[in-house]
Amino acid sequence: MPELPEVETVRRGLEPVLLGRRIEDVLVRRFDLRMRVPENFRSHVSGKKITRLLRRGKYILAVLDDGNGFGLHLGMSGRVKVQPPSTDRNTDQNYALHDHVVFMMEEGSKIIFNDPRRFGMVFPIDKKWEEEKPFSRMGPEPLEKDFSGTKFALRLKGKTTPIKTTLLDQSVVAGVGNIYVCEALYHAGISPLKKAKMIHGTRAGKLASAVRHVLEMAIEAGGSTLRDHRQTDGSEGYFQYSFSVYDREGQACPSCVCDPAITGGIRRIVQGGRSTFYCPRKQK
DNA sequence: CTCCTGTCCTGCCGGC
DNA sequence: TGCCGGCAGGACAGGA
Repeated sequence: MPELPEVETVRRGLEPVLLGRRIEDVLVRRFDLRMRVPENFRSHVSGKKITRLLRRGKYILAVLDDGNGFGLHLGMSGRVKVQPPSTDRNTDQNYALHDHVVFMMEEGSKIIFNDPRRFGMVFPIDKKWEEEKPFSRMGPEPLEKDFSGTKFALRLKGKTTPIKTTLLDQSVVAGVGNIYVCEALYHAGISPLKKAKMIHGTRAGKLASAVRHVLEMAIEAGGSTLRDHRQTDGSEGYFQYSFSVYDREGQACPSCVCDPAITGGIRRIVQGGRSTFYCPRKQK
């Protein structure tokens, strides 16, 4: 579920409870997440203070006062819950099903990573994290000032794959997933079936701003809650009420003058095994 | 190298 | 009501 806006929403919710705070201890209740939590994770973070809390693509990163840190990925169904200080002991009955990793903060609050499908990850990073594994290959941050149409077009150059699947590639742009790629293509008026290399010049600029705009609006709304996404206080995001095309098969798109009973409205197709929603009349 | 398919795991929803 | 298939926001490995 969680794409850039959901991850950013969670990161912002964690700032007040994590930033500048010390981690007293970590309880790993399940090690077998998407990537196995290493046995030494506890000693890697315990007793350290969090000096920076960042987001890169769909990852949340905490930098610790020794220069190392840890990363968090929510996978498809991950949530992060913030539990205020309490006298509860760390017994199983005080945890919910799928509460896999618990960060116990010095002042008593608990940060709980919960993930039913276990597609998420909690992993250690070191000082050179930017040069390593997923981050070294990751594309530009779409919300950075320098994310321009020209730089974007350069990444699309030569790609024969449809623009929809290309945008899901994290080495092209970081953080965009299945919902927001559909929404951004709609706002840019570009068909998801168009070959990526055909998007250049003005259209690349339009697509870059559409991606940025959709993500910014979604962050403002606290993300989209379809099933699992929650803000750290447990409340839902509400950008799903602003979807133009995603999950709206058969309905009219917002500015359409057509009658969906005749035209069929928003269409759902499958690309790369995943649903794509678009308006064939507004996206060419 | 690029591109495509299958797979990891659980929960939920719709159809029969 | 209950069971079963299909589908879900992601990302990687492996093969063509």
